[in-house]
Amino acid sequence: MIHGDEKQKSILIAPLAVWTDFAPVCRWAHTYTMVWVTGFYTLAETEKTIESRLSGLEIDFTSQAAIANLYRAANSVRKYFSNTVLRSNDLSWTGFVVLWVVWIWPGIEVRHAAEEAGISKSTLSGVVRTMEGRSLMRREIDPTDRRLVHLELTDQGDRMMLDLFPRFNGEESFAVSPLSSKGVQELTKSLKAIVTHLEANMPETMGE
Amino acid sequence: MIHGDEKQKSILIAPLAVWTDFAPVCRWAHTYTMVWVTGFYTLAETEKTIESRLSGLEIDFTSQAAIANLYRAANSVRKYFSNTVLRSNDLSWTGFVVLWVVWIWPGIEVRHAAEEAGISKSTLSGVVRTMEGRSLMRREIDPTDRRLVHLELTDQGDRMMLDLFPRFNGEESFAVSPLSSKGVQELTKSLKAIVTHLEANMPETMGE
DNA sequence: CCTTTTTCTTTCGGATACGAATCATATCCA
DNA sequence: TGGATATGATTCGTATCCGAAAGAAAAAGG
Repeated sequence: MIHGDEKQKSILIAPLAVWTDFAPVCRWAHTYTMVWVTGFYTLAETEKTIESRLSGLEIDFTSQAAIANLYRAANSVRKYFSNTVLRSNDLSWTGFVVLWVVWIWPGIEVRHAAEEAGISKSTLSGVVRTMEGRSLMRREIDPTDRRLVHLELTDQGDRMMLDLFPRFNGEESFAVSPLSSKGVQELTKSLKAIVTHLEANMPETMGE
Repeated sequence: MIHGDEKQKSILIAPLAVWTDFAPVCRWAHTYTMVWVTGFYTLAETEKTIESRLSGLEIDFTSQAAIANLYRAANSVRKYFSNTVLRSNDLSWTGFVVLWVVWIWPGIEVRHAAEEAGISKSTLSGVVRTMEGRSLMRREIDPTDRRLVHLELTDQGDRMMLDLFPRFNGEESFAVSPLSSKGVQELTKSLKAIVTHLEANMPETMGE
């Protein structure tokens, strides 16, 4: 075996969770560099290699760790929900979100549903097609303005959400359970601040 | 026009950011319900409709808001970065993350790179194919164990990262700029707690 | 040795995902 | 009225994305 510490689960992930714990990085990099890239680098030389990439660049490690963990956390949440409550109903995260939006706002128009679900209209179009195929959702053309399309759940979709949603919410509680009640509220507040900030500065494209 | 407040941007999104600000929900739901679903519901009746879906279910709104905003924030971040720094190099978020991982750990093996990037091995396989096509990355079969594949950046990929990464990091600083330094660290800590918690309880599948 | 098992990567099928182009409808205004 | 303009939804092309199956190579155990 090439890597002696194979069994140790990686601590890092994505751009830069790594920098919050420097030692493992060096160990990995050392391993790879030594056995593969050149075959004979020492640890000191390896560190020099990393530094030649980042050290001269004045990196903001704090912000980097925050963004990396934000993305990683969202990923974990999606995976966790996909592998628990959603799997039992063969739903993707996005599929569930779309169902949820339509459940809460029966008759919602396509572009609003896309906005609420946080996906593009073209993506929604595909998801709705899938949901229609499973008899969970229905399209209805507006009789007054025939450009508009309203979305509704079928009775089957409605029944499913009634069963699924409480379980979904239970997992939401579970997901944030390592945090205090105060901590959860603080987290929400910080996340909203980031969303507001970025959406206000989003370049053209998604104006509505 | 059906919706008088068409111009007002929706505040909500995804499962439940909505419940942190109840009024707009009612306005929307009222609008939809009134003009479409039945045609003549009053506001009071509309509220009853919503309650018939959720009120009896004992929902944990606090956790719900946190998870909804977490996912939404990650979405905003990905979109923002895709539309700014990454667009200039025609890279997707995932593509960038993969390049970054390989940049930091030259010669990293496929399964480790997937783990670090937070994507499945099959996804990585496709991304690497794309990157190879653009001459940014290279596959190398391990001469000792021919099952293993090592990844490396080409000179061109290396040059690109050297230019791109500082700009990427600059946007990371910008993204969290509405938060205090202390706030950013608290956020990171909370996110890591969620990740650790969920990964420890992730059902089978991704044990690796 | 040589079958069985394990390990690692890729391929495959189907669903997301987005921007650009397209199609359908509605509004504007001369 | 009727062409130009605007607005909505869908389709199209391409790139992710994943789990399951397939493929390739190494290790294990007689």
